[in-house]
Amino acid sequence: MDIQHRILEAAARVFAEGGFRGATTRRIAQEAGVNEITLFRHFGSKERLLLAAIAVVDRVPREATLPARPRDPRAELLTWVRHEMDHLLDRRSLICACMAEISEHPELVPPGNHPVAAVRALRDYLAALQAEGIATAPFDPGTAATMLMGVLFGDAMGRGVIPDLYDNDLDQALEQYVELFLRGIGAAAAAGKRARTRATRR
Amino acid sequence: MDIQHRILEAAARVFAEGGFRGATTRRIAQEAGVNEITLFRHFGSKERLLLAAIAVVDRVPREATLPARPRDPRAELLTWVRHEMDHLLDRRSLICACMAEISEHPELVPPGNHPVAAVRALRDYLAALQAEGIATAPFDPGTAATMLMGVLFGDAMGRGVIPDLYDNDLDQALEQYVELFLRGIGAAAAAGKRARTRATRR
DNA sequence: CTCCCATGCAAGCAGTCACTTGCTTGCAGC
DNA sequence: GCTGCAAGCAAGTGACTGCTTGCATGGGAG
Repeated sequence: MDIQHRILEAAARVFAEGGFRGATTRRIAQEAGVNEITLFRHFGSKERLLLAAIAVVDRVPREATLPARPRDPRAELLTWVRHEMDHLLDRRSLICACMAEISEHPELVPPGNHPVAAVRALRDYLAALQAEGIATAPFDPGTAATMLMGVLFGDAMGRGVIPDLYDNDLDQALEQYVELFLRGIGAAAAAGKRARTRATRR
Repeated sequence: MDIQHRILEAAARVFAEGGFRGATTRRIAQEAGVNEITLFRHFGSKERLLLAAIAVVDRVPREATLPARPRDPRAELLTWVRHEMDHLLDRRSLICACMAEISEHPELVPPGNHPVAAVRALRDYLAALQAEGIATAPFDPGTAATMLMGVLFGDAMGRGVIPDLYDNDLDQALEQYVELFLRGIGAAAAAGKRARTRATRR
């Protein structure tokens, strides 16, 4: 395996755990199974190394995209939501570290990072739902997009950290999020109720 | 002003900016206008100091509470949402720091912290809405509560950091969140439409 | 006035930080 | 065999870390 790539991966991992200050060059080198000096020969400084590492992790192949012309909003949103949730969950600690570090090291956070792009894509999709008359309730696509994304974000950050608040199954929660959201934008009926909505009352 | 309180406030501020590692005893002392040694005389160690500081900031007088028996869901939820949003916004960096630090210093985060309590209160309120037949759509109160709280959380964390994603007015956004949420739980009609819902399409 | 207690100051402890220097090792291509 | 390059190793730089020691100072209580 490429030594440079191994270093970058280790750097991202260590940064996600400890932030900028916690990501010591010694730990990164140890994590990568590499001499500390090799880091500096490849990247010059700790800052440049972390910059490259985070950029690499953020640049991810996007798979599940929302279609330009909506057909089955419930199904399409659900698969998209599941995909975004996956992304958020396995980058949870990295995202936390970036958010905490953004005031002191704003250059570390990639400007057009993945979640931002996701909200934009969702906004366009919601606008299409509106334009095609599928979503009938009055709403602003941008606000609704940040809303749904916020739901996923909050769940991804909270679940696992505060388990007694999220005692439900993840996938069931996602289904309910989408269901409630569709009703909220007035697209529940048009979405084609392929499954009876099941609310798991405690 | 009490010197102890001044130290605690400074500690919380510095911790919010730089996390555990960034909150050096020298910086805290300087921020509090106090000799570094005074910190140790009062709190013994940096860890105990930060523990106390975060606990103090989290222990906040809660004002806007949700009524046990809902009357006007739209109005009640809106004032509650505004209050929680205020709380989240001016503790933004502290919350970020805590989330980033939770893996390495879990003892720093107060176990029954404010946002957690807020979700619980919201859940009870939503259950009451359901029990009284005001919210007619099928939904699980716990899931819906984490959903609405997640929306606020996401907005509070994102707005200001990614301004081009949140180009709308905060209060208008809150109104739309509540509106969409009420429709989602099937309580839009019963909520008494005191204001025409205005969707600001771009 | 005396005593006490909180605070400040100066200095220093051992440890860690990012980063550098000088030199050695291993390996690929010619 | 020679050259060149990537990587390792040992050692050290000055700066910063949490925390301690010894001593001075001030002001309120008795």
